[in-house]
Parts: sequence; structure tokens; C-alpha cells
Amino acid sequence: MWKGDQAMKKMTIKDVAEALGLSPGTVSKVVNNSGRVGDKTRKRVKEYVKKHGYVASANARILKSRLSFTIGVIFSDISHVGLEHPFFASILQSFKTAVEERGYEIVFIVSRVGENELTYYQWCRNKKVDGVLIVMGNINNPNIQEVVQSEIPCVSTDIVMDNLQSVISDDKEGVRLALDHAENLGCEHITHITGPTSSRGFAERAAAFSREMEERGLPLPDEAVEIAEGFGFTSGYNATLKHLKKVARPPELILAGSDELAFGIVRALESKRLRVPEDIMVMGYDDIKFAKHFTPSLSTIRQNKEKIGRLAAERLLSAIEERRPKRKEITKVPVELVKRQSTGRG
Amino acid sequence: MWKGDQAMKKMTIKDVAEALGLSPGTVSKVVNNSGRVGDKTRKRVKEYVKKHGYVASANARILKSRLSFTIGVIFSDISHVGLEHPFFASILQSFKTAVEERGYEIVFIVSRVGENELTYYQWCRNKKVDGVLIVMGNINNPNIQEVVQSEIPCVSTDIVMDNLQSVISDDKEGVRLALDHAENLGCEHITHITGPTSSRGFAERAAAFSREMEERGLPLPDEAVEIAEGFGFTSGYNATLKHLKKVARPPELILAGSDELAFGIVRALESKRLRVPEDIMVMGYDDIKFAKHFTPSLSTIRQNKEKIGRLAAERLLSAIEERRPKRKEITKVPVELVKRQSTGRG
DNA sequence: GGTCTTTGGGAAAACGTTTTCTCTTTTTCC
DNA sequence: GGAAAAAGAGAAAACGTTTTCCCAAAGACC
Repeated sequence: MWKGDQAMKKMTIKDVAEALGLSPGTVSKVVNNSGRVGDKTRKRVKEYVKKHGYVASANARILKSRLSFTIGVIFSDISHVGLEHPFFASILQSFKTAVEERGYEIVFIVSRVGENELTYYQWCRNKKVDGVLIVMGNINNPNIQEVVQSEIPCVSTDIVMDNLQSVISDDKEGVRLALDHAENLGCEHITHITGPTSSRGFAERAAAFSREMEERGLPLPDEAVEIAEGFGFTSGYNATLKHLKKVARPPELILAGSDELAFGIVRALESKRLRVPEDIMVMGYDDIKFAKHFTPSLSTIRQNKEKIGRLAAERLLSAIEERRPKRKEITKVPVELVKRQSTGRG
Repeated sequence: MWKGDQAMKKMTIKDVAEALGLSPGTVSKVVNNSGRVGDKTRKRVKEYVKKHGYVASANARILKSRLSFTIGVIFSDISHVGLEHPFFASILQSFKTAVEERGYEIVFIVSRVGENELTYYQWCRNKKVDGVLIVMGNINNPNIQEVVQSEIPCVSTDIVMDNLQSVISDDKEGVRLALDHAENLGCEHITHITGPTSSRGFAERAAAFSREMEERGLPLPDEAVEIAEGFGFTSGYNATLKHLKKVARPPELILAGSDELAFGIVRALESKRLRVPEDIMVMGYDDIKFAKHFTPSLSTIRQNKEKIGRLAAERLLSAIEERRPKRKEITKVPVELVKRQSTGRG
């Protein structure tokens, strides 16, 4: 027989109070370190609680006190790749461990509960989440706008909006580092292949690329920026073939908007008998775990995913605990150039 | 000024009742499709609720009705790689979408809340989760044992225990397919390099490997099974070097316990001037997304991660909704051989 | 028309906390 | 020693639901 048959009854605050000859209120005060309680009583309660492993019902507590110690996570809906996307998964992981260290937990925001649809904001109110992390979202999504403009503290590691704190990589710097590297390698004809510009990161890098190229006086024909229709391997592959058809002569270096795109780019080039890096060099962006195991190992701009997640957690928790009014604020996290074979001298 | 200043007051069931000249009880009955309510009233309530987007406070509901529509997820603690592990992330993702389709949501079980430590079981009771998914866990962890032996419905996609439903790959079949493939390629001297056998999957594959090798009458010296000290690239790399030192002559094929190990194995071999697949073949296990982009692309045994997650969800939700007594039950999900370059003819 | 059911809906007691008062008792201070 | 202040603890009212009774009205039946 399974042990559940003898499942102990859940211990409530009343049980504790009774066992100690106190009132529930007093016990509550001890547990929450609030209110005034005598030293002796305090100690007695603390000991009992520790010994018997009492812990307050989360739901009752939240219901009464409107503090849930819960962070809602918006992982967008765009297809259900979510957790399988290494870059976002990394950020979420470090955010998660950071908030957990401070006693919070994360929960995914969904827009359906039972039968009826719910906006993100309604859901958050409903659940009384203390804050929201947007790890992947679209600026134009009204659901996201609503929650960002609401009274609920938010932070994003992806988008930038009014009233929203963002913790993101310094994309301008990233592109600059990439182009410095390219110039050092003697490359002048450079193409940027990136993902849909509906994603802020891609858009920003594309813009920075054009600006930088111009400033450096490097050639910037229209075809120098190619937008792939997605962000995976296949998108990079197809975009590359398309690009090669457009241009008279392949560029000397291709800067990808992400590592996954770069993988596709490299394979597409190879399929056209162009060797990387001998005939053409390729740089990625992100430095996901696999970039260094790829062949050729991928030169890339490393985004500090761990730090982004951790910083986002700090910002959000401060905002929650200090009840600051919301305002737009952007924290840029430095990026780093990682040189590997894909831009190595042949 | 941000919209939060005018944040609408949350609508409660009382507001709805009042607006319609009804009692909260009646509204509740309509919302939950329970109890007896006249057709006209029912319709009136439904319309109002839909129009004004009322939705019951999750916490109040859970507190009263002991049904949370929430699944706790145990992602173990072993380092904090969790979400960054492609195999487990995939399973979790498909589990997540499957339960969300049925109106449940997932939440990560942590063993600390505020200041005090909590066992998984306590945490579950505290949160009133309806069920638990163990996506990565250790049989010997008392915390896990406790929750598995409790009255809370559980399902695992990793471990196998008494009173526990498991949805796992057919590892015996996987190893058989791998060895069939090896034999077809004319390999006899085969080594298995796998991860720590504290993980069920690794242990099972190692066992299956030895058994199968014996049954086939293939050579099975002690060194034929090498246990790496971890499950990442580096572990595979080091284990391979260690293995090569032990043996007089390298094996003809190495079967890895996971793709990530296989990546390390291949690179280690290459560092010793052994070409894959010409000099020695390598097979992975899992077929994570990157296996096909690796060079050489990795032959592997594909675990159907999507199906495992989905099936686990189905099993768990049925168990919850049908209130079946718990018992050990293993659902094996078929695996599939994927032939790629790492075992291709040179 | 008088009983017997059915039907629709409300009252109120939980669920397990937190928190604001209030009330004693004790301490402090001159 | 007495008044004022402080300290310690309890009572009770929320928080927003669900659910069990219970009661009145209406239908059904002979």
C-alpha cells in the first residue's frame, strides 16, 4: 500500500498555535518576523516550527497578504520552441537561479486558464505575481504592452519599451567588435545575414551594422544586409543561397545575427564549394554552447547570458522591493569577441 | 504617467454577483458548471463574465477547493544546468505545451521557501500541486522518494521506482539498434563510453550494452565500458583519452551514452590523429538538435523527446483526474536509428 | 385542491492566513 | 507609590472563493 494512505494531515497555523497554547496571530507574527512578540515566545515558536516543519499555506498567504514571491515569465508564443532555444534558455536559467536564491520562484504566464482567454495582465493580477520577466516578446503584442504599462514591475532581457527596464547586450559594441575583427583580417566586403527584424536584437544589430559600415567607409550596397525569414539553421542556409544569387561576387566575410543562423550559413557556403574560412569567413553572434564544437569552430560575439539573467533578476527584485515608479531604463551588458576557426587564417 | 495609476480594481465574484443581483454562490456555480442554476440566470452570468473578463482568483480557489491545476516539476539540483541541457529541455517543453493545452500550468519545485528548507513533498502540499513530473532526478534522493511514495500523483521521464509511472525510451532497443548497425558495418570491437551510472539512462544503456555484446558473442573485455565522470563534452573527451591509454588498439566503433559525450569523444579521437569515421566510428545517443550539424554529422539513436513529454503529460493528467491508486508502470517509447557521417563508410 | 417533488437560488460556513485593534500586564520614571 | 508608557498577546475581521444546506416557489400527480 502506498504511504499516501497514512498521509499526514497538513499542519496549519492553528495546530501550531494550539500546541503551544498561543493564538494563530502570534504564531504568524513570529513566522513573518513582524509585529511584537516576546523573546521567549518567539524562540518557542521558532523551535516548534523548525522541528515540525510547519510552513504557511502559500495560497492562504498570498490571498491575504498580496505578496506572492512569484515572478511571471513571458516566453512569447512564437512557435513553441521556447525552452529549446539555447540562448533564451540560458538567460532564463540564470534568472531562475538568481531569483530562487532570493526566495522567489518563477512561473510561466499563459493566456488561457480553463476555458477562457485571459490577457497577460489579467493573469498576473489573478495570480498576484510580484513581477514579470519578458524573456522573449514582441513590442507590438497588445498583451505585452498592457502588462508593461501596468503597475506591475517588469523587466525584459529582450525588448525595449517605455516604462520598461531592459537588460540587454550592447549590440552596437558587438557589431563594432565584429567589424574591427573583420578589418583586422583585411576584409572589406562584408555581408550581414540576420533574422526577422521584428526581434529587437536582430533589428538593432542590422542597424548598427549599416551605420558602422558607413562610418568606416566600407562598401554598403543594398544586398549587404540580408534578412532571413526565421532564426534557425534552415533560415540561415536559405538566406545565404539567396544572397549568393544576388551578388556578383561573394563577400569576404559574413556576419550572422545569431550562431544558429551562422551554422546554416556555413553549410550553405560549403554546399557552394566555398570553404570557410579560406574562401570566406563567417562570424556568429551569441556564443551558444555549441559554437565552439561546430566545424569550423565559430568565431562569434559572446553575449553574457549568465550576467544578463542575473542582472535582470536583481533589477526586478529591487524594483519590487523598493516599489519604485516604473521608468524606461536600459542596462547594457558588455559583449566579447571570441576568435575561432571560422575567421582563422586558412 | 503610467497606466498603473489608474489600475482598475480587481473584479471579484461579489462584484459580478452584485451587478447581476445574484448571490456569489450562484455565480460561482455558473462559472464552475456545478450545482443547479436556471437557464436564464446561467446565460446572464456567462455573458457578463465573458464581457467583463472576470476570472476567479487562483489563490482563493485553490485555497478553498484544493484543486490547483498546477503541476510541480522536479528538475533535480545536480548543478544548475537544468534548462540548458537540450535533451531535458526538449522533454520539458513538450510536456509543458501538452499540459497547458489541458488547462494546467507548470511550476518548478524548489526546496527552499523564504528562510527554511522544505522537502519536495512539503512543498507540494503547501502549494497543493495536483501532480508532479520528475524530469531529472536521483533514485536515492530521499526528497524524491518521499514525494513518489506519497499520495500525490507522479510521473517521471527519467527514473524508475516503485509506485511510479515512468515514460522512457526503450533503451534496450536503442542499444540493440546501435549494435545491429555496428555489426552491419562490420565492427566487432566496440566500446561504450557513457555518463555516471547514477543516472538511470546511462546505467540501463551500459547494462544493455554488456548483455547484448555477450549475446552476440562479441568481445567484451573489462575496458569495453568506460564511465565518464560527467555528461558533457569535456567528460566525453577525457574519458576517451583515458580509454585509449588503457587499450592496446582502439576499438572499431565507440557508442556514446549521449550526443554531448559523443561530441567530446570525436574531438578526443581527432586529437589523437584518429579520423572519424575512417579510422574509428562513433555513435551518439539522443539526437539532440545539434547532432546533425556536428562534423562529422553524428549517427545516433533518436529518443522521441516530443512524444515522451506528451505521453508523460497524458499519463499524469489521467492519473490526476481518475484518482487511480499509484503503481509502478513503465511506458516505453520507441527509439530510432539515425545514420549519419560518423558511421559512414570512409 | 392538497400533497409530493422538483427547481432555482440564497445564506453562511469553511479554506488558512495576515493584520489591525484592543486589552492586560509589566516596566519606567519622577 | 502613582501615572504614563511600553510590551506582549489575543480577538476578530478580512482575503475571494466553493460548497453544503436550506427554503420558497412552482409543477406534478391523483
